[in-house]
Amino acid sequence: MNAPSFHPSTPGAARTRARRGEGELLRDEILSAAERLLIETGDEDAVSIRAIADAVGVTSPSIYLHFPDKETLLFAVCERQFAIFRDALDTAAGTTDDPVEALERRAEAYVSFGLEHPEAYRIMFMARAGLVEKHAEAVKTGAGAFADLVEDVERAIEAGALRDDIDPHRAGIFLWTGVHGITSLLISAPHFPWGDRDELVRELCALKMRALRRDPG
Amino acid sequence: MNAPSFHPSTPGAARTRARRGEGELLRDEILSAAERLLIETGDEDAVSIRAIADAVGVTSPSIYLHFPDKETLLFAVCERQFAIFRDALDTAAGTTDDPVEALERRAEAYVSFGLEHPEAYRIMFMARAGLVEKHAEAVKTGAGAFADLVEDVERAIEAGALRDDIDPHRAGIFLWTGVHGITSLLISAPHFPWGDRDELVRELCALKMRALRRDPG
DNA sequence: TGTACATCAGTGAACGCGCGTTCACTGATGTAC
DNA sequence: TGTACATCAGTGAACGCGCGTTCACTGATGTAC
Repeated sequence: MNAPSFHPSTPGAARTRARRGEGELLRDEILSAAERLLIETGDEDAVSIRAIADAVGVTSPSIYLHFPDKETLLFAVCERQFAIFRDALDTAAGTTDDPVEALERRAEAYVSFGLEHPEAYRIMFMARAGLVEKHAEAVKTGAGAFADLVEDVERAIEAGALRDDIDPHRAGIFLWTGVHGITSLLISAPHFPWGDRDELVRELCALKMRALRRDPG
Repeated sequence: MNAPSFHPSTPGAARTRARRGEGELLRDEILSAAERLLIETGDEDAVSIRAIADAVGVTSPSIYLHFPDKETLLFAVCERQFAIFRDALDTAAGTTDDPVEALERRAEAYVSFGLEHPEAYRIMFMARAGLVEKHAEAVKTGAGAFADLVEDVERAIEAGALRDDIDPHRAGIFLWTGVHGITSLLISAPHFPWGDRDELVRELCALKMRALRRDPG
């Protein structure tokens, strides 16, 4: 397995020890380094405590000054990603007043996030059952992002653009599983003949919306 | 991590050494044991060479009489699963003559397979990019299963049940990503409020078909 | 202003573990004469 | 029918590795007097 190598001999930058009372600074550096490693290696297993410490320019026991164990560290990374994720979707949805278009932009932003942060996405939505669910903060942000989506659905129903005989929660699930299906398969099976990705995503999202529209074109 | 323990002291059954010329028998036993471990532990990482050997009642170097390395072994398991998977879907689709109903049954069989073999499903469709793709046989069977689906779509279009302005390959992708989205999220986020699963799956599949129908109800 | 001291960020060495894999071997099985 | 021998399924012990984590420590920084 030819993971790109991170030579421990070249730590990020000869780190200078934090001043007294500023120990918390390292915490952020650790989180950023872990995030970066996750992205650069594209492999959760490559993100070991030692690799993170090396990337920061510190020895591995230092990590334990800030995190009780590895899992907690990884989920702190995950929480950050969830927050970025939710922001990205809300921002995209906020660029239009049309509720159906808002849903489509939300969907496209979802797929984009996944493709741009595949390893983060993998941890957030493709992890072993119960891994994320052990971490209340992450679950809360994720649930919040889903609630945002359902709200947009309700708005679209009220505006008369979507069928009103569909439960908004169910419709939310329909849309979520839809975009997740696209995103995760694009990540896991990049060699499948998808054709042009942007066009594919747009067409699939449009098809999906068609199923919910009051008056499908 | 409280993985169920498999005490090495209790090997499956005091295995008797194969007769001369029957060494190949062990190969099958290894594959079955690996499959079983995958299902019982629900954790790919728990399926080590040593664990497999213990489960068969043999020492770990014996594994190497039949497989050059671990990855090859796991993908032999995977190939078997792909074959079972494809069979299950074709069988389900074959229980009706109505082409749209065939698509729905295929979809439901897909989800069922995933929920019944979550770890196999994870390796087949949720693995790191390129892992499955390195193994030609597995890819071939997977592509075959997709081709079966596209064929059913074509049949449904010819029968006039689905819109004829949709590319069957695209429609296949639409359906695949749809069922994959449901399946993989049910696996990864079992605590999300899905409601009744069977009903959910049926409703989502129906919604999906609605987008493709010539005359959506 | 000078010094003894407590604090605290970070280190270096080591722990035990389970992993995939290798290697020299054993001993039962079938075969040739 | 008996025996020497080649074959081959499987073993036992060990390899080197990287992992998460612990522990006793060091040494710079700020503070009290």
